[in-house]
Amino acid sequence: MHIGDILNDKCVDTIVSVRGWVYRSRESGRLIFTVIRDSTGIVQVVVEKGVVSSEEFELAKRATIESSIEVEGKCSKEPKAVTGYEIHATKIRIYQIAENFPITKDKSDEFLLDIRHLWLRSREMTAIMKMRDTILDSIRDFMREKDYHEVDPPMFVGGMVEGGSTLFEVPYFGEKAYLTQSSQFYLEAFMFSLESVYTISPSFRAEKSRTRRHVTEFSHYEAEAAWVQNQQMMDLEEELIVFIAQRLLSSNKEELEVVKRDLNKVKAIEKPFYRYRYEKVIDIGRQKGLQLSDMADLGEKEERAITEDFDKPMFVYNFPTQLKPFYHRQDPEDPSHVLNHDLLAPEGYGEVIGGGERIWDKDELISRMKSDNLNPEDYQWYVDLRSYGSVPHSGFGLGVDRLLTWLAGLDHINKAIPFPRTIRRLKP
RNA sequence: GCCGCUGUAGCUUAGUUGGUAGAGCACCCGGCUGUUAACCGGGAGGUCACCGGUUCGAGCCCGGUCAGCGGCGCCA
Repeated sequence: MHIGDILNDKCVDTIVSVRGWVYRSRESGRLIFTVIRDSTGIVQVVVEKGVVSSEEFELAKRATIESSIEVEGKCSKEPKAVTGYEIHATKIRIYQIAENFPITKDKSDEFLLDIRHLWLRSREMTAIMKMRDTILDSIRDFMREKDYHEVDPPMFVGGMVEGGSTLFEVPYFGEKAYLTQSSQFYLEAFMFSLESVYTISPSFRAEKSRTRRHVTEFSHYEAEAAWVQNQQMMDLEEELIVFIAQRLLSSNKEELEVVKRDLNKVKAIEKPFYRYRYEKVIDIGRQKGLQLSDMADLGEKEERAITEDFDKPMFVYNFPTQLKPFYHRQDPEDPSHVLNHDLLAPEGYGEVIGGGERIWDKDELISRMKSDNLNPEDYQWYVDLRSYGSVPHSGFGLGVDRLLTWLAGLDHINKAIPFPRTIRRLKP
C-alpha cells in the first residue's frame, strides 16, 4: 500500500499499512508524531503510549530521520496533519535505525551537491525526477505517434568530429577513442533505412564552461528525418514542446508546486511560437541595448536579454553561414545563410534546440568542409552516406536537461540532473 | 584560461580597532496528552582551509598554496 493511495476519504476508519522512511519526528509526552514518506507522498503517523506495546513505543522514539519503517494502524481524517490524514499506529516495525542524517534545514547548494546521493530523497529532487520521467515518457509517446523509430547510436567514437578540443579522450586497447558529442551523424546513417529516427542518449563535452546551463555530460534528444525541410522541422518541434508542456501540467501539477513553478508560465507555452530570421533577432537585441555586430553570435548573455521578456519560445532561423558548422545546408536562394534554426526558451532560459537541414549533396558537403579547413578524409563514412541515394533531410538536437530546467523553472541545470557532471564535479 | 568573491563545529553562520572562539539547526540527557522543519532546561562538539611572515599577542594584517562559488571567455 502506498501513501498516495490512502490520502483520501476512502481510507477513513480502515486499517492501513505503509512502508517507508521517517521524514520528520516529534515527540510530545505520551505522543510521538512521525511523518513517513514513500515514493508517492508523506503521511503523519501518531504513536500513542498504551496503544502500542511499550517496546514499540520506545522503538518509535528512537526512529531517527530516514529510518526505514513499517506501520499499521487506523486511518483518519485530521486537518492538523500535514497531508490531511493520519494513521493511528497499532503496530510498528523498524527495518533500520538510520544514522544521524547530515541534511538539516540549513543547507547550501554546494553541500547538497556533495551529498547528492542522499539529497535525491528530498521532496524537491523527487519532484524533479518525476517531471524528468514525464518528459522522457512524453518524448517517446510523441515520436511513436509521428512514426519515428528510437535507435541506439554508439557512445565511443573514433576521431571523426569537428575541432577536437572539446572531446573527452579515453584509452581504447592502445588506440584513442572519444566520448560522443552528438549522435547526429549516426542518426543520418540510420535515416537511410528507417527514414525518421531519434535517440535519447548522453552527449559529452569537455568544455571548461562555468555557467548555469552547461554540464559535461547531458541527456541529448536528437532526431533526424528524410524528406523534411527546415520549416517543417520547426513545426514538429513546436508541436512537441507544447505536447510535453501539456503533459507536464496534467501529470505533474503537484511536483510543479513543490518546486514553486508559476503554472501560468507553463500554460503560456502554446502554438504558434515566435519565428524570426536571424537578422530580426539581432534587431531585437539592439532595441534592448545590446551592442551587436551584423554577424554576432548569440552568446548566453544575449540570449538571456532577448528572451527574458518573452512569454513563449522563439525560433531563430537562417543564421549566417559562417557562424554555423559545415553540415548545415545553405539556402539555395541566399548562400550567405543556412537553413537552420535554434529554439530559444523564454524567461531568459535561452537555447534548448538547435537544428536544420543537412547538406545532402556530396560535392557540396566536401566543398564546405574544405572551406572550413577540414579534411573530408576524416569524415569518410559521413561523406560516403551521400554516395548512395542521398535525400534531403533535417534534424535537431534538444538538451533534455535544459528543457526540464526551463519547464520546472529551476535556476541551474545541475538541479535538473540526478548526478550532474561539471568541470569541477565528478562525485558522487 | 581570465577577473572577482569566499573558506570559522556535521550543516547555516556571527566575530567590532589585532587582546580568553559565539549562536541557530542537527546530535545526547531530562521535561511536556495534538505536534506542524514544536517548545522548555541541560550537555557534548573547534588544527578558525593549509604553509610561512609581521607582532608581546593573529580568526582578523601581509605573502603563498589549495578548494569552492559567481561572472566572462570557450561552447554542433
